[in-house]
Amino acid sequence: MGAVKPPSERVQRKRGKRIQEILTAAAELFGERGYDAVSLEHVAERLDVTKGSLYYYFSSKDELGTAAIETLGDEWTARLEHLLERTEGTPEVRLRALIHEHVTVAVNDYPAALRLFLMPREWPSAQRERIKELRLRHDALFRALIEEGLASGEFAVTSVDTVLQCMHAAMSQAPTWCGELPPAARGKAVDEVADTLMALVHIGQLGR
Amino acid sequence: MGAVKPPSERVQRKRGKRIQEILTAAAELFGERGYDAVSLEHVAERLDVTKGSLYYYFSSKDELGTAAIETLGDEWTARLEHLLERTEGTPEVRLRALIHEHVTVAVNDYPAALRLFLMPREWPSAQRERIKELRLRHDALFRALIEEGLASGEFAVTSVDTVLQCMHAAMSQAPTWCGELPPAARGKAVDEVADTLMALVHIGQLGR
Amino acid sequence: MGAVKPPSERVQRKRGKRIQEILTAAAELFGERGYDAVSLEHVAERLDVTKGSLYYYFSSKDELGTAAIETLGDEWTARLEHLLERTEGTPEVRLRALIHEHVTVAVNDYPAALRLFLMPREWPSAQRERIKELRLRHDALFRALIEEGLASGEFAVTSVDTVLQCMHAAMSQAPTWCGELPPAARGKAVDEVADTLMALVHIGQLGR
Amino acid sequence: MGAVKPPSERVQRKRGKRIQEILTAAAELFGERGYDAVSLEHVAERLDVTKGSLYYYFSSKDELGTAAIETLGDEWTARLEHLLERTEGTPEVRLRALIHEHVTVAVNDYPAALRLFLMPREWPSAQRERIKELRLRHDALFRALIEEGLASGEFAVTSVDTVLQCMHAAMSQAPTWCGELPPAARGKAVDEVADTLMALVHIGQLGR
DNA sequence: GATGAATGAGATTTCATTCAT
DNA sequence: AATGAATGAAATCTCATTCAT
Repeated sequence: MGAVKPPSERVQRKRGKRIQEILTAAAELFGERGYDAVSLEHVAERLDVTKGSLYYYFSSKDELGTAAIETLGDEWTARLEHLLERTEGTPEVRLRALIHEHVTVAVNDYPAALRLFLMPREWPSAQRERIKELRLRHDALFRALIEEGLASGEFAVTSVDTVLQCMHAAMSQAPTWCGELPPAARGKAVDEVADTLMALVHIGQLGR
Repeated sequence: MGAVKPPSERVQRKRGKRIQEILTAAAELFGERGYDAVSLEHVAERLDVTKGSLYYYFSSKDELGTAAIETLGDEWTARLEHLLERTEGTPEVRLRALIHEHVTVAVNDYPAALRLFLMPREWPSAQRERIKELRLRHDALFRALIEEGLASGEFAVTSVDTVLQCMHAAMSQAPTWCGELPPAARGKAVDEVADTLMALVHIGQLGR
Repeated sequence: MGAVKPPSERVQRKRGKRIQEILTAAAELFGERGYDAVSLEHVAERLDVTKGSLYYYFSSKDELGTAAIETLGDEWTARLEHLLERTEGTPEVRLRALIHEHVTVAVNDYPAALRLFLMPREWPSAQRERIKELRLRHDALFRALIEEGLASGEFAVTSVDTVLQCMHAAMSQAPTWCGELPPAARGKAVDEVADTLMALVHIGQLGR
Repeated sequence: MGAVKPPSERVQRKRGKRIQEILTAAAELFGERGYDAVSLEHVAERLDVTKGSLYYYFSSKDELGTAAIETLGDEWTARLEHLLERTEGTPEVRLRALIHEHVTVAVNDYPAALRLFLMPREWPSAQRERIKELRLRHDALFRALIEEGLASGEFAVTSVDTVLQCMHAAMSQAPTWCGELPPAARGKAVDEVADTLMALVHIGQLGR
């Protein structure tokens, strides 16, 4: 009788891979043009499949959108966490590395996708919550470093929350303007952003 | 038949007022949800008018969008210019006032509309150019002050362009998070933003 | 400013008329082929308009479906009520007239629409309730007459509810088979149905 | 290569059993919601199988539909025929038993499937013919008994055809309302239906 | 035998736009 | 100036059907 056997591991893996492909394409497009401006036709076209296929994996555009954001956020945070694991040094050194990595990833690998996090209102309310969570997890990395630096007297700020918000806003916006520079100039631009933003944790301090 | 009478002044004024009402409503909505997510139906509804009426004043959604941005940008810049006219003091003082005013306006008066400027890619290409111009004019105010401060040795930065971009990004994003605070707490939040962002023009300097 | 003036009476009437046209066409089609088998394209085609226009009056297929049923039920019941007003006589006479009218209307005027009432499960749950209400109102007419006859000793039944159900089922199904007869034969068929169904209220009685 | 082995008997039986399972599930669903409202996905889900598997047994939805009806009709008629074989007595007694059995089966065993026969227009035309045939065979049982009763003077009707139609309609509709009663009350309800419908063959007769 | 994946046709729905009044 | 009505193109979504494995 129709006892469903659970799909084999190989099949599972393949399905997961396909889903990742879709999510990547979707996240790119959503990041490039915004959720509403991207039609499923666009997504399907980029993947060279038909619209219908997308519905085999996601039951609505909303769901695809949420999943795309989620994957993106997860991957992003994972990369930042990984960077911190292999970076030694003072909070100063590590925070700068974190900012630098964040902007690098944004500019080079997801040239436009970060904006997904910037416009929470654009999303149906179900997604908004999820986005906020991702944002929190992401912020936590920066927050921990900043607090470490504050504890050691290395940093000085007016308000940790405000610094986080400003940093996040600037980093997220970076690809918009760095993307317009010739590739050769981007490395320098990213460095400047990192240097500039580091000033936010040295408010009113003596020069270092 | 008789020559067409040019519309009386009174009629002209009335028309202008109506147009302003429409533009305000449109700018708010576009800012809240993004250009694509807003239908003319939404705009008409907020104005308690029918869709068709909008076409009496604007010949397309694009045009309405452009006009909304333009008006918003003009008014905004005018307010900032006006502030500078009545503010005396060092570049430090005046820049801080400028930032403070910018964020205040954003948070209090156009709680949602500022984001219009953040996402140039979301707009049809015709609008994109116009937005860039507005942005330039807006940036010019800040740039002049910063350069003044640099000339006098009061400020120090890694790169003026980078500072401008970071400042702009943070200020534009501010309403998103300040808007979630209880109104009583907003004043303090805006102050903190201003203080925090001022650090961007004191990079690596001795404490002030 | 955009104070909406309520639409003029003439406009209101026109709108109402248009809506009736749509509902009639829709009810016919739904009755002919079933709710699911009818696409809005079909409805639009029969009315010689585009799909989009239907959405000007009804915000979804569901809503159109519900409204179609409702109108149909209202009109139907009104005709039966009107018949009773102008018919004098014993419950026997009046009940027979009621049955006859019901079947006549079904066969001649709404050749297929009655089935809408027969398949409540085919409808989304929101509609099911509405259909039940209509059914109750409709049944009330028959029930009152039957109870009158029972009180006077003219009728005898095993169970009023059961009689109502059987009557309703048979009357609703009638168009399905009478519709296949040549038009000339239909009058006789309807008469036979009425005579046959009258037996249901004379259960176990002496001959009359 | 070797000649294709005809499938062993055991395999054949298994296949037959599987087909029966599918047909039962399909008939239930079609009866519950109507042919069009049921997707193969629904059918597959109820069987805990994938859509594709259904195509191993049936080459199209149409074919599945036809087969479902046919099986149902066959089984149904067989049960009625079997009942008649073991029931002795006057046409009165036997007809009542037949009605009672029909409604019992409908209410208890195929709570929803009977409506399949009520709405021939809903079906693709290929099926419609087949349905009519089944209906004829089914009617034949009732018709024979009625004519026997008429011949013996036990029954009196206005028109055999009309009586058959009314009976059939009422019996088919019965599960719709009896299904809503608490199970304990159903037995009585079925009895009442049988008693009530028997009146149809005693039109204008002296009480019995 | 059965499954997961994919397709393509068609259904529902949205929306910028036009137009007669 | 403004409205109600209508349109048509495009977007979201559904589903019977096919097929490689």
